[in-house]
Amino acid sequence: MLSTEQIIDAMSEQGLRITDQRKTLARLFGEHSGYLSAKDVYDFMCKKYSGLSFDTVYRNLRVMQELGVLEQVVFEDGMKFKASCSEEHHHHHMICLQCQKTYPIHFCPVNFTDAPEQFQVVTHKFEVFGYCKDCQRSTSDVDPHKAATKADGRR
Amino acid sequence: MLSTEQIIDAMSEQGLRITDQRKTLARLFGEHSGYLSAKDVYDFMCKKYSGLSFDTVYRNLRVMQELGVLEQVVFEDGMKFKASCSEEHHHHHMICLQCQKTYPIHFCPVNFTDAPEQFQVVTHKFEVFGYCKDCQRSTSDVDPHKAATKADGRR
DNA sequence: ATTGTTGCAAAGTTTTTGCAGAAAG
DNA sequence: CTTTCTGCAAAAACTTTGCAACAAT
Repeated sequence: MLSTEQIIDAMSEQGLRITDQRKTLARLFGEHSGYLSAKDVYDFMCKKYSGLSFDTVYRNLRVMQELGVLEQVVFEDGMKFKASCSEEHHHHHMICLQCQKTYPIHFCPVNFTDAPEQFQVVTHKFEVFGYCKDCQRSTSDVDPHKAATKADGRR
Repeated sequence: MLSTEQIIDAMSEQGLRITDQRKTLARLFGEHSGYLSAKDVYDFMCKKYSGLSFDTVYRNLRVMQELGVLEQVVFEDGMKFKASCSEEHHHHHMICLQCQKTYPIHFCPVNFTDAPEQFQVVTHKFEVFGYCKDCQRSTSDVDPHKAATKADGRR
């Protein structure tokens, strides 16, 4: 995963201005390996910058995503961000439902999958969700869709 | 995939009233195997029901999803719906980027994946995107993220 | 008749845009 | 000093809710 310095350097190289706010953003993502929603980021940043506006957070997240230092992933409960993986080879992720940290999976299922009826494969998504060793739960507590399905909690 | 009749029967059994609008919805999903956004559904329904309101479409989609006749999936460009699969055993999907139709994959990668560091697996997602035999494209036309990434088309 | 469904209006979310002042390089 | 960034305000896009009229059973 990209470090704080790598994030700042990449932004700087692209001609982006390194504001204090962006340094803090870089540090947040450089030191926190889990996924964060725009709101998570906003809440965190607000502690340091009282007059912070939501739209600046959005703009910076988008800029950083377009620049490639952040990865943007859509989950059932919304868009989330984390620092880009620095691993250069193709891999997938195990994602902790509790802390949102990711662990690499180097096995890729796409070649094991026999495409039916001349299906022309373009891309694929493979993600495993669960609890990492720091967030273990007893089986009885586990709701398979707790963090994965938006519709839950309603009804 | 559930047929129009199966959808209507399931709704009827649950005590839902079978209105003309819901019959049309059932037919739409029973006959169309691809994913549809709420807006797609609304646009389709508007052709037949001029005074249709968006919220009724939303309500019906949610009711049908909660009832289990529709599957709701979050894509990068938003929530989409299709009739539930009638296959009872676990499977994944190949999804056409053009017509959004799905084809079953019976191979499941989750057991091939060695969970690192005592990761307690709860659920997983595996989807293959590409073009089905009816929507073949020459390789040069293919943009791997065209339909899979919201951020594209911007910049 | 009873109970669920619809359209309307309105509000809640999340994300985006224009603009003028402020700050980085 | 030039160009980019920020906060503000406002809007756009998407989704949900309350309510009274209406329709299915």
